[in-house]
Amino acid sequence: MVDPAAAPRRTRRGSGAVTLHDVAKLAGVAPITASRALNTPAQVSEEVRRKVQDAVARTGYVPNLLAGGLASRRSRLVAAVVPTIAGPVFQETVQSLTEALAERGYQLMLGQAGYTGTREDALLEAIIGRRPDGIVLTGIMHSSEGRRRLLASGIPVVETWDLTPTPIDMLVGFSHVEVGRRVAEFLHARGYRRFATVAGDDERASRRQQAFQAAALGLGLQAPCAVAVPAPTTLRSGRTALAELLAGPQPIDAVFCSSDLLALGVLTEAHARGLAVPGQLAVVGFGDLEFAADLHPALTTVHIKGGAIGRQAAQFIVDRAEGRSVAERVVDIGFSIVERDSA
Amino acid sequence: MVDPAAAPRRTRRGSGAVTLHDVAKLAGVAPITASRALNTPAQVSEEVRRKVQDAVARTGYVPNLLAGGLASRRSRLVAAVVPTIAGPVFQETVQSLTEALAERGYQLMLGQAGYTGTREDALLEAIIGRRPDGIVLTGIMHSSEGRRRLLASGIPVVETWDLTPTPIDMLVGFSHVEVGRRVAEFLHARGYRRFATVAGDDERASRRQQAFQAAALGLGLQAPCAVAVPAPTTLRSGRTALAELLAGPQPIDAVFCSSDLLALGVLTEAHARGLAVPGQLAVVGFGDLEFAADLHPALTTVHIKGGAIGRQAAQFIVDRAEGRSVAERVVDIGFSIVERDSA
DNA sequence: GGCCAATTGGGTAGCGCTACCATTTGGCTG
DNA sequence: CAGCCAAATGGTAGCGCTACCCAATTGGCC
Repeated sequence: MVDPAAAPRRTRRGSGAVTLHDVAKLAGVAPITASRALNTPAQVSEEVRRKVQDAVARTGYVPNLLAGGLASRRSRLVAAVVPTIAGPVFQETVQSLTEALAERGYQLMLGQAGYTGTREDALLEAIIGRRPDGIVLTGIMHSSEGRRRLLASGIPVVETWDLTPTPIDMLVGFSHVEVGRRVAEFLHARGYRRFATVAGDDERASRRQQAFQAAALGLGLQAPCAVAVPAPTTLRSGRTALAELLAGPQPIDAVFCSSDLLALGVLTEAHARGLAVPGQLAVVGFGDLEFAADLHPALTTVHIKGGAIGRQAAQFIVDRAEGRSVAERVVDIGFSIVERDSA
Repeated sequence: MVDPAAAPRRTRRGSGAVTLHDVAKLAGVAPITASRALNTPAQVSEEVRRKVQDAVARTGYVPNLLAGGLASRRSRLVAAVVPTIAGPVFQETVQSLTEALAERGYQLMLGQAGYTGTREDALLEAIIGRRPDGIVLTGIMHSSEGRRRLLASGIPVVETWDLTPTPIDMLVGFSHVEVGRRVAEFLHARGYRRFATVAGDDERASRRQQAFQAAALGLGLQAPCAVAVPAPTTLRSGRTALAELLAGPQPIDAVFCSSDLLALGVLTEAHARGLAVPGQLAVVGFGDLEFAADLHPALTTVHIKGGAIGRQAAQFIVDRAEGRSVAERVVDIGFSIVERDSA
């Protein structure tokens, strides 16, 4: 078929970068052997290993993971989807996820979905197109179109920071309903009776807020005043929300905020107005951000083990990627109410 | 060479995923034509375009960007290196970078270097191995080994949040020395005379602090007391730092903090001690985080256009990736002092 | 000595896509 | 109507790597 005498067709120029072939040639072994020396060193002799490593050092070879991923169907890439990278809530999770994955040789790719979910489709396309070894979602995937695509892609998926009876694949989170209920009980036990809430208008915060409200009613209290603020929440919206509550008809003695940042805003506004916390107003946050313990007064809040969520998610994905099957696909990581000075 | 009668060698099984070939077959065109219909639609006829898009929709085809990247040497992936994703300082930059890139069809991959730089090497390897179309560094690359590797990789690099006469490639940032000097002048102009600093022990913060110190001396003031706190900075370290300053021998009337979070800590401690701000103590932060304007008192701080940095970095990289040469490789984005109530 | 298994290294053929060139088609010029 | 050009489509050959199979060598055992 091929005429050896034909003028050699001008070949596609390589990038000029060092390839495994160059390394192999320099080391005096076959390319595949060089590959083994780097990826499964146990399979080659001591001498080959040394020669190859030497050649790598001398050439400055950096393996092309695109090519490797294409050939092996293992990209060693994990995608995480967060509503926004600016929110401090998921930071600990993302950080521990990054670290846990890096330790095992995986890299994290971060995508922002936005709270609205409009870009979600394009984002999924971009993510699936890179054939990551796993996808971590903060929150659960609600759009059925999105669920379908993820399922169809065959990529392991971990949903986090929530609990649902119908996860796409794997899940590590906690119950927001339970959080709302427990905070209401906590405040009630402390003797507060006139509840209010300040909640960002994202789905999970609303669920906490509603459960809080339901529990308050169940405890025989009047319905808490509820102020909704746009997500992502800010210190400013906390301040204005408290102003709004104080201007309202119902007197209040306790506020449950859907984030620590909102709680800081409420604290700030209270301070600016000379309102004593917790004397005249109790404040409970959510998230237990790093600064919460050091505020004045120290913030009582709901602690979520964000780091544990990230580590568990990494474990799930790596297990799957390396062919171990995951027996228990749903982990409820729980939460705790940290009692400090503000309530 | 090849014996056509030989039993067909068992072929490597495909992933089962839909490929461009499947789409092409369904559309009744050659694979390469299908590729063009998707990537350079202007090159094919209306009819082919429609048939291919139809086939894509029916099969749920998602292009394999690994394969595409390998073949075209364009990964449409950009890597960003941050000290830690937990720090709020670079968030705006990373966010706008993500968005600006996403708009143009690029995806961001995030890597954490840590403030210490120990993992830097492994991180660079992981990044370069994926052949991104660009690398954005927050801060400048100091290790000469790192500089060498980046240079050798031939990948466009943007250093940010700093200024240096010797950038690796492109740069968008501002002068930390100038910041320190201008803040000192600002406080002096406001009538403060007894300066102190609280600075995280990272390189850029130290540079600001030293310039501040030098300027104070230049203005005929005594050397400011300097408290160093570990990076990343926290509210807590701000509180303890102020406690330390107040316990020291020198009376102080103004504190320049290396981050808004530290400033919030100083504010909190001052509040806890009943110290009036700015009456008894002026406080200046750095970063102008979102909450700064809404603190009580509103925080006077240094504003950096983090979003602009991210967008410019994206522009740099996309220009390079698409073959446009970048004329002006260094952009000084500047900064401004936002005068509010705390100083 | 002969047989078998274990160890080590190599060859071949893709992974799914696009660059590069070749070919076909249709319209236009002179 | 030959000749030419541009537009549209196709074919081929990789991009750099690894899965899969096989060959060669070695060593142990009967």
